Amino acid sequence: MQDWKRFLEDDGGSVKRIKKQGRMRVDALVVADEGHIEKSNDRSLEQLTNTASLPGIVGEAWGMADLHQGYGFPIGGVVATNVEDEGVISPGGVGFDINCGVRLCSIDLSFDDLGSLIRKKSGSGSKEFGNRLKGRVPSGETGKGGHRLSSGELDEILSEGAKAAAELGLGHYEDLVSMEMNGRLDGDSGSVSEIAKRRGMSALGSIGRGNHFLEIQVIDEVFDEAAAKSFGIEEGRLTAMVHTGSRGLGYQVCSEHVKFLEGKYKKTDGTWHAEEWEIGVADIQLASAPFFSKDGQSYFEAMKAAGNYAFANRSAVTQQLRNALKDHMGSEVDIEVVYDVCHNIARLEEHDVHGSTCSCCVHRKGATRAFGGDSPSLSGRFSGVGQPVLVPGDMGTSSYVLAGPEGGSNRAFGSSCHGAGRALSRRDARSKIDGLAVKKELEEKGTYIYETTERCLSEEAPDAYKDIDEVIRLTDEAGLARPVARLRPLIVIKG
DNA sequence: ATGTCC
Repeated sequence: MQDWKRFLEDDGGSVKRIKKQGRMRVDALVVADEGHIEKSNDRSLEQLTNTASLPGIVGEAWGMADLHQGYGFPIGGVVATNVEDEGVISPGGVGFDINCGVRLCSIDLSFDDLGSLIRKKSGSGSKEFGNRLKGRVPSGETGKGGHRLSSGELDEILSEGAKAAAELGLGHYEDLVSMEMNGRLDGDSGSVSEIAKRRGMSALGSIGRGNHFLEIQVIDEVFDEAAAKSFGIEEGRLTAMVHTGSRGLGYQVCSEHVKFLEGKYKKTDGTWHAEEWEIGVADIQLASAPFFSKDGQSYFEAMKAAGNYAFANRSAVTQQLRNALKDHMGSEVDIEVVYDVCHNIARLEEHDVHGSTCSCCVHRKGATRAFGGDSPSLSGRFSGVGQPVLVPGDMGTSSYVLAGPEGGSNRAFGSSCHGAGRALSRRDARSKIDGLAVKKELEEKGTYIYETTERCLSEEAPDAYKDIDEVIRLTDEAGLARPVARLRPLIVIKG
């Protein structure tokens, strides 16, 4: 089904438009160049046009420059619904890893200090920093090995997010102002099932697997000095980037609500229909509930609580990094949070849609918020600059810090891309790429990988991903966010 | 992405 190809037109810059047709209620817009769209060989664009038919959708269905196929909704998609006029919320529009996101920390060390991190220290019991760090931060498929929480502590984390982590000594209070929403979504632990809670009991402070990582990086190049200054970063400084989410707890929350909502839909005349709400969806994986319905609110509450767990998780990983670095260097090294963003989340936000204000449920699935500097949701320190947008790349290339618009909003409900996007499926990558050879090549270039399983070396190899520089160029050209700095990986902890 | 299937 490539019907959309007949309705494709240029929208200026790096934006392509798919005019609404069939059951689509709005157009779809995609950040991509000509070749990019022609080469699209997965279902992502068909999925994007499917989302354009969701009840209550407003503006346009957006595909970011790193768009690829996901569960029902494409990854790299932004879908906003008018919650006061039939707008729905959908777990598939958020994704299985609720509040998967990225935190960037600035380390009070420069590239010249790298030697003391790479070198093995002499003497018994000493080890290189990467091994020391890996020993403190569980990665891979285990849901254990993290901070063991009592059920009272877990409830606090689900309700209070990063602040609760700070109360447990797993974060600093002063970090909270440098996080989206100060590290807390208005959540409630009572909305999360016991099974989901059980999966969160000993996973706090773990990174997981797949594209998740903990990296020590160097700021390789600064493109926007004023923004970099406002974010507290400068060329040659070391940084740490944490890319992880809500682990098994969020996965459990998503699957429970997906399963429940999918059960409300029946297929009649080739379309999925929920009699209870008199609404239909183009694909069962888009199963949704009206935002203010009991079931819509039940998911939204649980999603926010799981999101709080993810904020606390990134805090706990940061704390272990602080501990490991102190152990290694023999004294405290200052590590400050630059910013912490969600890229799998649904948020209730006011947006201007074709000239009038609208209360929207904005689904960002593999998309990062990129608000303008004058947004009331941001602290004044980003005034005239725009919020930090953190875009992780693959383990061999680079990651980027972008900034949202200096003022006002961008066209995509204040959103930007979230990564490089896969070029090869995991299976193709395993069959085509020699993981150990990749590790050796990267080491020669000064990037040291500390992997849990050999398999991730091929699945996560640079060649398994699209070119991040190109994704950033397209995002910039579309006017969604502008480059501030490029970060090069030095020490990589992976699952 | 995920105790790669409750």
